Amino acid sequence: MSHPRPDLVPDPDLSRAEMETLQREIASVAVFEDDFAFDPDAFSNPLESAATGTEPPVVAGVDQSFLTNEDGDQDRALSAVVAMQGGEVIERIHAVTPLEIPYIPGLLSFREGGPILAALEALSVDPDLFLFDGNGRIHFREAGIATHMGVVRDVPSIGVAKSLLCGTPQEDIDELPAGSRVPIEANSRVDAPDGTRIGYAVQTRQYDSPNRYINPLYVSSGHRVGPETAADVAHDLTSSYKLPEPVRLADQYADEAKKSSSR
DNA sequence: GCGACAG
DNA sequence: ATCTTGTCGC
Repeated sequence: MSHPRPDLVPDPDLSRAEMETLQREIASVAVFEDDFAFDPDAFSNPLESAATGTEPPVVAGVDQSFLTNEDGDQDRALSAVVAMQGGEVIERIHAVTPLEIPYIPGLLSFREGGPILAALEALSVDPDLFLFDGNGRIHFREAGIATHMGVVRDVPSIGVAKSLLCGTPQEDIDELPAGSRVPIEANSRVDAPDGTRIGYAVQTRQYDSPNRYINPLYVSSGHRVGPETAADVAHDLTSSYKLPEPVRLADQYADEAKKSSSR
């Protein structure tokens, strides 16, 4: 695996203005519509493709955790990748790299992109699709971490965020039933014409009857995956938890790897 | 100046 | 992201 666009790799040493300029370039290169060869419906029926003798597509979830030094300061980022095929985990890998910059809303990929790309280099299989923790097109400059990573590797990617960064839900997103979705449109804070559909609030899970509610996920196109397909896939990859399995397992693995690496 | 702000 | 037990509700 390599970087088709090494010139777009997130460089933490860039000035804030340069980072934003790079993001606009990434957004112009990104493809926010379906452009892949695998069958996206294979995720809802992991066994079906096996029955037809077809190789199920490989999906990888990516998530990060952070390590602290002796003084208690976060000085390293750990990126974990969990690759799955036909509903089974086929590979797990992680990488640790020093942290260069603090978290700044809108510039997440410049903080976590390094460890992610390092981990992807260490992966032996090459996934047909990536799911990242964070946004894709739901971003001020339409270039969230899922879009940035997807474009640098030129691989289909989807952003899965747990809270809304920007954009406007087209309907009330409280108390949504499981399986439902609400379009997220660009607002004045997004570098896209107002009303542009930049993603979906996806309710993958919901409590049965209580007076408590689970918040939806915010799913958006990273690269080469349209918003509808992104929402479909995020939903299809979900089983018993709110997060799609690849991301949930990467989240869990990132935590385990952090604990075992500090011992 | 005010408000908003993924992980 | 991270610090963290108990606790509310099915």
